[in-house]
Amino acid sequence: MSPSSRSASPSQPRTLAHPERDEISLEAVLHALSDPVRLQVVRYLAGLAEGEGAACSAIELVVSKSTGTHHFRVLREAGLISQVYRGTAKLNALRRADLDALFPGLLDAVLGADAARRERDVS
Amino acid sequence: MSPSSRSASPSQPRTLAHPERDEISLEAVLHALSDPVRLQVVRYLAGLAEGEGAACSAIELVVSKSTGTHHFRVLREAGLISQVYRGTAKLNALRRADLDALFPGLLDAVLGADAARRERDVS
DNA sequence: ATGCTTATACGATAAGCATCGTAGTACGGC
DNA sequence: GCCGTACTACGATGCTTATCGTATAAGCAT
Repeated sequence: MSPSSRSASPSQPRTLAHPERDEISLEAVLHALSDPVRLQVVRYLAGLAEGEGAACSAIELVVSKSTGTHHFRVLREAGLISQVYRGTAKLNALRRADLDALFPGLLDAVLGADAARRERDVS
Repeated sequence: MSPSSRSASPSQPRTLAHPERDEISLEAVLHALSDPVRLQVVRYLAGLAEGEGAACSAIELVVSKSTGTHHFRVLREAGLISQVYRGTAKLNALRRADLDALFPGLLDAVLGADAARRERDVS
């Protein structure tokens, strides 16, 4: 089969499938967040300015390149991040608006709890 | 087999291991919540009065008995619920105080999002 | 074109997990 | 004592996932 999901349109060179807002399920989101590597990615992206994105390589992960790609894909398919090709790089951004609309307070709670734990561990 | 395999501590007949508050990890909690059956249990227990518990059999799950036991165990070991033997039954209760202290807003966000989705699905 | 950077696809592997049935233990009542 | 209720432990099974290395494609610069 052709690379990814390029069904009929030949002019769309490299677009990736994202779930619509109402296709995002709570279970999938929680599962996506339950992995330390993916949590690290989300935490990083949450620290960026609104609408800004970061390349995959901008985040230093403790896993191999291909494993990193796998985790980015899980995050995208769960609806947590959006991925857009831009040149050779791929810009990842948190879908904060969608997540806040669907699960109000969830993202902040996860990020807040995580930040608090980090401070505790340092002390 | 030997009827009494309780040789060491005679005073505490049937107690189950629970993680301390500071042993509860965010990843484990999120993972425990990412299963629909376990989410159903948490939702049920959240509807009970503070400090009240429910027997395993009080919650009708769509899985077999032994699978249900497995899920209760996952929830307990992740620190989400407490389990105390009382007669032949086992009382399950949500560890709301611990969870709210560790991850403020998380539980409410999960339960609220879930309730909202349910209402949406009905309409 | 050649090469470099970035990220993906593919195939493989090992571990984890949800599920079940069956057998068994603990407790309370008869 | 004996039986029923409530839950558990064990072993099995099939699916999912996290991990990797290697090969490959797409874009940019020279």
